[in-house]
Amino acid sequence: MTNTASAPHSTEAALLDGAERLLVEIGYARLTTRRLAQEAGVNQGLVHYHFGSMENLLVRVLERFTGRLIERQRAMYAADAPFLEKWRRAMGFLDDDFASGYQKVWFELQAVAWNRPELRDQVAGVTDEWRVVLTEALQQARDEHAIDMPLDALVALVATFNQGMILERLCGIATGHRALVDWIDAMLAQSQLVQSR
Amino acid sequence: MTNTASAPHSTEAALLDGAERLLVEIGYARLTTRRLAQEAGVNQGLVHYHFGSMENLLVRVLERFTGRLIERQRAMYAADAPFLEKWRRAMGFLDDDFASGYQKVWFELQAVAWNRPELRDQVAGVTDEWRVVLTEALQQARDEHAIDMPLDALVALVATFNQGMILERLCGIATGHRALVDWIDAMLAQSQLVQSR
DNA sequence: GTCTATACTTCGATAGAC
DNA sequence: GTCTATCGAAGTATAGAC
Repeated sequence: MTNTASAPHSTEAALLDGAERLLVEIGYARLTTRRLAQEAGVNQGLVHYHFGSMENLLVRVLERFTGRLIERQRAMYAADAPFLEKWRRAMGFLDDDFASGYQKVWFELQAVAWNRPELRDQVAGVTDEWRVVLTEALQQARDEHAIDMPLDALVALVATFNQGMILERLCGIATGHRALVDWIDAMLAQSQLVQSR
Repeated sequence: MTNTASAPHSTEAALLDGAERLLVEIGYARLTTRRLAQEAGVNQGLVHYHFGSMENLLVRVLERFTGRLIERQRAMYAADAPFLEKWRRAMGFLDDDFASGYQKVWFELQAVAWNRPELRDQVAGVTDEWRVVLTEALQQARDEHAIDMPLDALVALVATFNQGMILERLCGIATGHRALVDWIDAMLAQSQLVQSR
């Protein structure tokens, strides 16, 4: 806060970035102050100077990350385009970008939250925010494709099977994923024709 | 192996049981040999005597647990009954038994596996076995309820949304879960009537 | 804000008596 | 197979010079 001269985000950001990389590489269980300092290229003592404790650092990582997460999801579904188009973009992304570790960070943070009540609430909050975004998108889909299903159930279905697919992929499983996505895609494309306009 | 006189499962089982309880209570990251020994009511040195290392102990926990997991899933879907009946039993179970921590153990073990290639393969193997069980059950469902969807896609959908629901519940989220399950249940019940016989 | 040095704790793992 | 005692490594966190 009294940060005057230094670069835009210098040390704190370097540590948060390093933490995310380490979450991807080794998981939260082996994330230590020493290793983090080395990864970020800063001194070990600075971790405590800036964050007080590892516990607190993880909270900050979660806060920063979830901000981006919502931002990204919102951007992905915000465009004024047919739902089918958004869907295809979102699913294409799921294949390519996966290696970036984006999802790994999120799941590691969730795993941390399973055992920390304070963090659980935050994760729950983010999931709710995501549901809001998803609800909007799926409302559109329901209209455009005449999907016969209560909106809340549809949202729950998409939210959960999406998470489930990511989870499986973290252990290298993708059995049937393509078949599923393709089937949904075909169904959407067809129902759009039927609906016509 | 040279276990001659001692009780049926004595120390090793006590440690494996204790490990599962601790996975539920505190998560794998804080599972230490000392704490485990205390939880199991045995001496700290015995952990290494019986398992060599914590790493190895986790492997054993995974092996024993996944054996039970498959057993349980198989039993749940094995009965010669209408799919709708199995479905309702399986979903009723999902509500009640959740507190037992059964799912928490499984997810903690998966989180461990995310960062250990050896364990990843084992988890992937178990997931595949589960898919076999699920495929059989859903083949029946497809017939009885005239579900218009490729079997592999259907299996992937059920497998992933199931996992996704559990994942969300680990952070206390259950938004839309009931609506989803109820909708599927109603759809199954209705399609059975339509199909009649 | 950053560095070095260090205090203190806890970890995994082993040795050796029983 | 079980216990006590302990080693060495690694962890968090702090104190104090710069």
